[in-house]
Amino acid sequence: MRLTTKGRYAVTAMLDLAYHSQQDPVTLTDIATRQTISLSYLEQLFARLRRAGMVTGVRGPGGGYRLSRAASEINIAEIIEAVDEPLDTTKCAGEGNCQNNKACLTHDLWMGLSDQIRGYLKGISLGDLLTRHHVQEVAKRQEQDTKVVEIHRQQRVGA
Amino acid sequence: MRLTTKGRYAVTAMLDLAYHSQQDPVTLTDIATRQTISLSYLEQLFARLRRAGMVTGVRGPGGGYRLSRAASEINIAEIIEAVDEPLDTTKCAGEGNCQNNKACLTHDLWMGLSDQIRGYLKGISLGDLLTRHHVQEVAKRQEQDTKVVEIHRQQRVGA
DNA sequence: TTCAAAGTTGACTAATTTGCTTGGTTAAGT
DNA sequence: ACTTAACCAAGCAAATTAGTCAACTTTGAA
Repeated sequence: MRLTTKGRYAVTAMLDLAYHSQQDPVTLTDIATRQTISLSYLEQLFARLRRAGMVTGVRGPGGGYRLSRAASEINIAEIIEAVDEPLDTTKCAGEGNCQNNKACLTHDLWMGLSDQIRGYLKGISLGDLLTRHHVQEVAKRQEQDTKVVEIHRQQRVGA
Repeated sequence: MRLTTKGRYAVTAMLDLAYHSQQDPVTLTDIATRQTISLSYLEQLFARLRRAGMVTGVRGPGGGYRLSRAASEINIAEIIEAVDEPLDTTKCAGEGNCQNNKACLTHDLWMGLSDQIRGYLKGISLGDLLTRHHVQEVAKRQEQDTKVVEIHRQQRVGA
């Protein structure tokens, strides 16, 4: 049972976006530095999120990404599935042909588990996460940390 | 979110064992043919299950494996964790050092998910599964299918 | 006592997936 | 024009998975 960084990055980036894009769009470069995710990898993930209709890209200077819907209307399950990480623990993707075209001994067990996981993550929206204390604290800490990074960058340029 | 065949095979094999080892021990060869799992791969999994104290090996002719405890005393979560498939969806294995030694933005979310999964699977025992209609049907079908295989084998030897 | 059935162990491997990198093109604001 | 940022495509190295192969040990039965 493993969630790869793909799904984790996608949710983290979306949460960062929800937190920072109240008015202006947010650039992937900003998200990448705050969340320490590779920029080009983020681009790939956002291509999928855009195709899934969850974010809107704004090109040109001052551009970036915005949520296409309200944060409370985007749940975690759909983010993870949008980047192609299936929330499914069966071998047969729920088809029931796990063993010689018939259901395997434990098919129903994994179906139940998958429903459990999907149900749990469907019940949580980006909006829900935003209201959590822990998320707010971490987000503030990250803003401080990245400000420091920017000062360092400017000092290097100035020197 | 993906459960690998490692964990799935382990649970399937344990369920097969629970179903067939009412008196005599069951050989891995039998389990391998019934569940279409590679024998040598099964051996690796059972080595771990044995070290975890869940099964007992009986050597020599007529040997095989037996459950060390009652089927109702073995839950699915411990089987999966015994074969080294962690039921944990955080990056940091729950340590909270996911980003530069501090908790990442979504740490709590994955902790909650992991608890959810573990709780669900802890609440289901091999004994519970045995009583399910679907499991009984599939197990009977598999016994028929493997009998057919054996007849074919004998016919080939006879010819 | 010897054979063979079964468990036990360890090393090695092919295929797949992941998490990137590189190197672009296109659109929009200044 | 120039810059900024989204958008796109191909390729690649490390890790993981799902095994195979080959040897060895223990034990019951003939």
